[in-house]
Amino acid sequence: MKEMPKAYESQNAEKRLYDFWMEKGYFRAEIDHNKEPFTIIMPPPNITGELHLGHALTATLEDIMTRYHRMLGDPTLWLPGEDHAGIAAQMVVERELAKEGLNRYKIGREAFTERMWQWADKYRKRITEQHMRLGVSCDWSRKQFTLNESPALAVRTTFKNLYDDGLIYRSKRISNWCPCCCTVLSDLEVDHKDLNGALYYIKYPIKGQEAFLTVATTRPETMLGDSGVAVNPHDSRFTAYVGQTVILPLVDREIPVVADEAVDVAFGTGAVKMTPAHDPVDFEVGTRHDLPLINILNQDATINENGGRFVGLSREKARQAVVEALKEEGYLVKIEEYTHAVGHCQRCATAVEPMASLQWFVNTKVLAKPAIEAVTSGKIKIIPEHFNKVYLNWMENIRDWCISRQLWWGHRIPVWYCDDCEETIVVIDVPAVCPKCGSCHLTQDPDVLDTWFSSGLWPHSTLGWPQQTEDLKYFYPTTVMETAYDILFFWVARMIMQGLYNTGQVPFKYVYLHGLIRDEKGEKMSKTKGNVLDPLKLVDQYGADALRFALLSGTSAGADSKMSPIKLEAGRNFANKIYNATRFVLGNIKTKAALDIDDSRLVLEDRWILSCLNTMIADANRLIADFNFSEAARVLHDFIWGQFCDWYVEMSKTRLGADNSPLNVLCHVLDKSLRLLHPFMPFVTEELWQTLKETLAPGDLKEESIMISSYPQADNRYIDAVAEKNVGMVIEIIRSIRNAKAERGLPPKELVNVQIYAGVGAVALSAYEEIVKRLARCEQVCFVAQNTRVDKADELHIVIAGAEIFIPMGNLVDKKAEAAKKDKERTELTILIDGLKNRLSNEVFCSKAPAAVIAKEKERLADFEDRLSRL
RNA sequence: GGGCGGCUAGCUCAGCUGGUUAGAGCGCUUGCUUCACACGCAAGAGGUCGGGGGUUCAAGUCCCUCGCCGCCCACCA
Repeated sequence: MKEMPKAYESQNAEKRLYDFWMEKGYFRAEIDHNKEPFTIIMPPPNITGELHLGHALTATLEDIMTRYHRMLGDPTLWLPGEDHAGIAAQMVVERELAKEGLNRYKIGREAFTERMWQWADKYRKRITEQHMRLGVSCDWSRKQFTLNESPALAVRTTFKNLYDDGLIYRSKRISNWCPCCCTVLSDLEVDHKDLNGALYYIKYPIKGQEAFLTVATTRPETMLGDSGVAVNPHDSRFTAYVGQTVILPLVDREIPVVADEAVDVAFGTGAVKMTPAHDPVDFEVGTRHDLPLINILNQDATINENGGRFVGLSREKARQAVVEALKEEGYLVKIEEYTHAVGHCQRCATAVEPMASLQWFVNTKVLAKPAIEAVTSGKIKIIPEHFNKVYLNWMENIRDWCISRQLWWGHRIPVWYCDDCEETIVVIDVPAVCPKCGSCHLTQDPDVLDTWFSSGLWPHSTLGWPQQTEDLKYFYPTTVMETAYDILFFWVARMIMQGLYNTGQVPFKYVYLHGLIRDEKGEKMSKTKGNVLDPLKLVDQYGADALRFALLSGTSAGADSKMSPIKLEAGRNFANKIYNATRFVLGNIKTKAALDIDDSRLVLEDRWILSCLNTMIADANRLIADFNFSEAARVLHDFIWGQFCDWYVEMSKTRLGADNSPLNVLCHVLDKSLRLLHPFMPFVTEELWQTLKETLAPGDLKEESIMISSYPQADNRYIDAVAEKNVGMVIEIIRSIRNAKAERGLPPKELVNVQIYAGVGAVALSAYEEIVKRLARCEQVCFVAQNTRVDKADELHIVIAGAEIFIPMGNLVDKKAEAAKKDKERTELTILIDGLKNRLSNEVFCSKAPAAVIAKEKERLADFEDRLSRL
C-alpha cells in the first residue's frame, strides 16, 4: 500500500482527477436508443463576471443528479453553456469604456460589439475553468453560447414563426424607459420601491367660467404633457363638466374633460389629469377618447421642446420648477405627503420613466394557455410544489412582453424595413435588396432582443433546433431544469411558453428550484456590502468536496440558506473522516484482498453493518430520486461516521488483531459508501476508490473509475432485524459502562470488571466479551446466562432494554444516590407504562390503529415492564 | 391591495403521505497524546416543536385563528 498522509489533501488530488476524467471522456453523453436518457441543460451563467456561490450551488445540485444517473447507467447529458446577458453585459463593458473616457457612441456599433466579444471570450473561458474546479461532469463537447450560430438561428426562426402567427407585433404604447441605460425594459426588469413622495393638488381653470377642476398627481411635471382631464361617468360632482374644456396652467393648452370608468371616485379629487404619453392608464384612457400623445421627455429624461419654458431641465429640476411656477401663479392648492411605488431599473437602479414608444411585443396570452396546462396537468412538476401557485398566478395574469431593446449587444431583431414597400423578417442571410419588391432602400431594425428571448429557447436551441438533430430527437424533452427561484418568471416561464410553441412538447419534466445563498448572518451577498464569498477561494481553502457538502447542508428546495466557515469545516472534516477510514482499512490489508463477502462466514456485527448499509442505500436512493439531496447527504454522513466509523471499524479492530476476518466486509462497506457518496463528493471518493482498487485483488473493482461504476442498490437479503437488535444491545452495554465510569469520575484507563446478564441473548453475546473489553475498557467481561445475580453493596446495577450490567466499583458507589437515580428511572418508566396501558386498553385505539402500530406498542410495553421489574 | 414561505435545543437547520421517550451539525460542560483521524475520541447538559382553538384512538406533522419575521406579485393618479 502506498503511503497516505494523515489528513486528506484536496489540492493534491482535484486537478489530477479532473484531468483524468476529461482525458477518459466520461462526461460525454452517448445516445442509446434502448435506454431512457437523463438530461439537464445547465442554466447558462451570464458572461458578466466570475461565478458566485449561487452558481456553485447550481453546479453541485446538477452534478449530483448527473453523476447519480450516469452511475445508474442512464445515458446522461448535462449540457453547459453561457449567456451573452444583453443589458447586464453591455453595462459592464460600458463601465469599462467610461474608465477610458470613452462611450459606445464614440467608438461606434461595430467597435463596441468587438469589445463585447473580447469580454465574452475572456469570461466564457474563465467560467469554464471555474466550473471545472467545482468538479462538474458536464458534456463540454456540447457547450453552447447564446450568440452561437445555432441558437441564433433558433432565435430568428422563432421570431419569424411568432410574427407569421400574429403573436409578435410592433406597437406604440407605454413601456418602461430607463434614462440611464437608454432602453426600454420589460415589466419584469423593473423593481418597485415605495418612496416617500407627495400628492400635489393642482387647479385647472375651466374655459369660459370662474370655476376650476382640481386634480391630484404624484408627478406634477408630467402636466406639461397633459392632453385631457378624466372623471368617472357616474360621479355626479363632475357630470356638468364632461365635454367642457379646461385650460392647462403654465402651458395654456386647451384640453377636454372626458368621462372614463378607469377613474376611481374615491381617490384624490375624483378628477385625474391625463398624460397619455407618460402613464399607462392615461394611455388607455387617451386611446379611448382620442387624446393626443404629447411626449415631453428626451431619452435622458430631460424635458424636450414640448415642455415650453422648462425645456432642458432634468425631470427632478422640472418637478421643482413646475411646482414653483404653479404656486406662483396660484394654481397649487396643496401638497400632501404620500408614499407610492416607483419603478426602478433592475440593472442601474435609476427611476424608470413610463414613456410611449414604438416597440416589439410578444402576445403572451396565447402562449400562456398551454404553459398553464403543462403545469396543471402535471406534465411539468415544480419542486417545491408551492411554486405552482406562484407560477400559475403569474401566467394567468400575464401581460404582453416587450422584447425590443435599444442596445447593441444581443440578437439583432431580424426585421428589415423597406422604404418602398413593407417590413420583412429575414431568417437566414442578410438581404442586399428587399425580398418583396427588390428595392435597395432597406434598413434593419437597429434594436436587439431581450436576452430572455434567446434564453427561453435554451432547452431546445442548444440541442440543435430548428434542425431535427439526433440530439434533439433523443434528449428532448429534457428531464430536469434546476435553477434559482428568482428567475421563475424571467426564465422558466418563458422556456415553457417558447418550448411548447416551438416543439409542441414541454421543455422539461421537472423544475427544481433552489434558494438564494446568504451570508452567515442571513444577509444577501453583494459587492457593496463586501460579504461575497468567492467559491474558488473556498475550494482552495477547504476543497471542492467540502464546498459542495457545505452548500448542500441545511438546505431544502426553494429555501434560502446560509454559508459559513462552520459548514465548510464540517464538509472538510467529513472528507477527512472518510479518508482516514479508508487509510485504516487499507493499512490492515497485508496482501491483495478480496472484496467479495462470504455470507456463510459473517458474524453478528458483520450482519449488523450490512443491514444498516442496505437500509441506508434504500434511503439514499429514495431521497435522491425525490430531489431531497441534503437529506441524502445527511443519511450518508450519519451512516459512514456514526455507524461504520464509530462502531463497525472500532469493533473490527479486536478481530483484526486475531485474523483478517472482517477485511472483506470492511472493504465491501467502504466501496459501497464511496460510490454512494461519489455524486456528492466526487474528488475524495474517486481518489480513495482508486487506492482501494489498487489494493484489492485484480478484477474486484472492474471499472476504471468510480464515476462509471454502478450506483449501489439495496439488497434486502442483508436486512437483518435480529442483528440490529443484538448489536444495538451491545452498543447500549458499552455506552452504559463508559457512562458509569465517566459519571463517577473514573479515568477511562482504569479497568473494571463487568458481569452482564443479557436475557436470552446472553449466550450468543458471549462472543462480544473481547469487544466490550476493548471498547468499554474493561479488565474482565463476563456474560452470564441467567439472571442469578443480585447487586452487592459495592456494585453498580444498570438496567437497559433486555440486559442488566453489574460493575463492582468499591467505595465509588454512593448507595443513596444510586437509589435516587433508580427511583427517578422507575417514575419515568411508570409514566410511560401507564400511558401505553391506557392506549392499549382503549377499544377505539385497538379497533382503528393499524396492527403494526399496536404490535409495536405492545412490544414497548413489555420492554418497559421488564425493565421496571429488574430495577 | 393580493399571494407565498418561515417560526422546532444557545446558533444553523432536518423531521416524507399524522403512529417509538422529537433528531443532526456547531456551540457548551466533563474527560481523553486509545496502535485511521485533535479536520479526532468518549460521556453529558439542553426543547411545554410561535400563541390559542379544533379534527383524530393518536398532531411538530391536518384544519381554523392570531402574532411576529422574510419574500413575491400589483397601472389607483
